[in-house]
Amino acid sequence: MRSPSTAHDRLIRKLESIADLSPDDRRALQDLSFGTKLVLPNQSIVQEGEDPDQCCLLVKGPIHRYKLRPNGSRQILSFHLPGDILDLQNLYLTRSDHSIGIVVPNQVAFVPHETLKTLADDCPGIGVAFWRDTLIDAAILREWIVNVGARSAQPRIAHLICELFTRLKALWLSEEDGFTLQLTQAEIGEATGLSTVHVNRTLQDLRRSNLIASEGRFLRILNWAGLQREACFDPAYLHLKTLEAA
Amino acid sequence: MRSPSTAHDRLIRKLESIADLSPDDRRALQDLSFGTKLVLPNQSIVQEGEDPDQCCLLVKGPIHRYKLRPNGSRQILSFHLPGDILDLQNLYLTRSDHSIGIVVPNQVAFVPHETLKTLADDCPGIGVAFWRDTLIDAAILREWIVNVGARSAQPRIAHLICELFTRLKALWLSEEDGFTLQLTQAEIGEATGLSTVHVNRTLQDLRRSNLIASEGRFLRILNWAGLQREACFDPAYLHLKTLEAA
DNA sequence: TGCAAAAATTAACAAGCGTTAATGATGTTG
DNA sequence: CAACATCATTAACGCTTGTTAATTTTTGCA
Repeated sequence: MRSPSTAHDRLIRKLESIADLSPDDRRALQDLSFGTKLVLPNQSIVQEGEDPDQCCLLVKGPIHRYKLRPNGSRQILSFHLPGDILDLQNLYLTRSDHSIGIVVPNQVAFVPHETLKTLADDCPGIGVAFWRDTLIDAAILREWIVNVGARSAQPRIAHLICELFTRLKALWLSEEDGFTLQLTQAEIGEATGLSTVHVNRTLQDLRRSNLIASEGRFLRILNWAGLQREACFDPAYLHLKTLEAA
Repeated sequence: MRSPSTAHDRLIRKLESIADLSPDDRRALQDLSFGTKLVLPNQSIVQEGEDPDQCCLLVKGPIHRYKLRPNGSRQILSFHLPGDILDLQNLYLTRSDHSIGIVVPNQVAFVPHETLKTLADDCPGIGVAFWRDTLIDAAILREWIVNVGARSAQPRIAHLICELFTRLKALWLSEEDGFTLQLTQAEIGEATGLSTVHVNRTLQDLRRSNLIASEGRFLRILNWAGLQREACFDPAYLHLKTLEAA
């Protein structure tokens, strides 16, 4: 499973992971013309794509959404992976209520709003895919609430790992038995609402249980069934097409 | 401030709280014809409105979305108030990943999907309002994540109160200095990820601090500025029109 | 009005997790 | 390759919150 190389491939792969595309839909997406731009850590995507008539499409590298609290702490709200459309919400909401964080060099593409709207109108399959994407975003947020609100440390971190692995796999961006986790333990803490120290303790527990293994940045999953059980992970909320048969 | 009496009024009030409606938009909404139905606690709205071609509109009484966990505990994900469209997501996602809870007798209306789509197409203001509603739903979920993930018990419960009061007020469904809280302490715990006992302790703290007072089901807000400060509540994420001036 | 059920409250105790701070490991840059 | 910064790890301690269970109060209903 090698990762797709072009921006178009990634967008198509993303949309196909959640909806059915007809050959016409795929062709229309392939014919879409846009320029890509490299964004470095600590740069702002919004500033880069300041043209308010353009949508921003994530091509390479994960980003996360977060809120900064008055006391200085951060809460990470979600992760976004290649193929995701980043600012659909800026289309209809004026003020942004959160920030976007970039940790590794990212590649983004900019597409005019009008182009996307025309695309959605002309290709019903694409329009449905956009709607599904938005609604799945919300479904992921709901599961995130369960994670930080109801699970104890070990299943909580296990669940985060399960979600990332499953989503990456659907995009063909993971290895068979693991993936490169682009997160420090401090960031895992900000995503799960746990302190850095406790994240460390908990990861060690997961390793001692032979559920996962760390090899540098690579996170190997030693016991996928066991990890899912520990996390109470049910991928249904991701509404992935590959899971619909199951 | 008395609550509006008809389903049409409530829907219009809801949409006007988040978007600008033209006189034509309002007329079109007034002319919308639909039947309403009473739903009692522990009944399922989805079963009631089993026609998959119809959308369900909440007319009276709050509902909440929740997930049931394998160990039997519940996590409440969000509250919905009169005027909200409940199953936009069933329009595009086949399987529901959560349940809807009804605690007090509700009144709901059913509108065919086609009608809503036509309405959105013919009246651009209404189409924008539907999109904004969906995106604001997600924004509320994000703030909910911050609440359960990052805030300690007292600000956490204070924040829930602030959100409900602000949203009810925007719909003209609150009193000037408080509102009827249709929640038991156990439910507040399920919404905030706290145990019932600790919810009780924390509510007493808030009362001792003279921020709120309980009078039966009525929750009186004694110090609105202080409560917001305690909760670190910034209503911007609700994207309410009434707040845009501020 | 009176009874039963649900909800709120209190107490005692346990434990999971946060905090602080120091040390070791890893990676990065000139 | 050395110096530095970032990140992972460990330890000690305490506090917030959970758990269990009993009691009181309120609510709802006959």
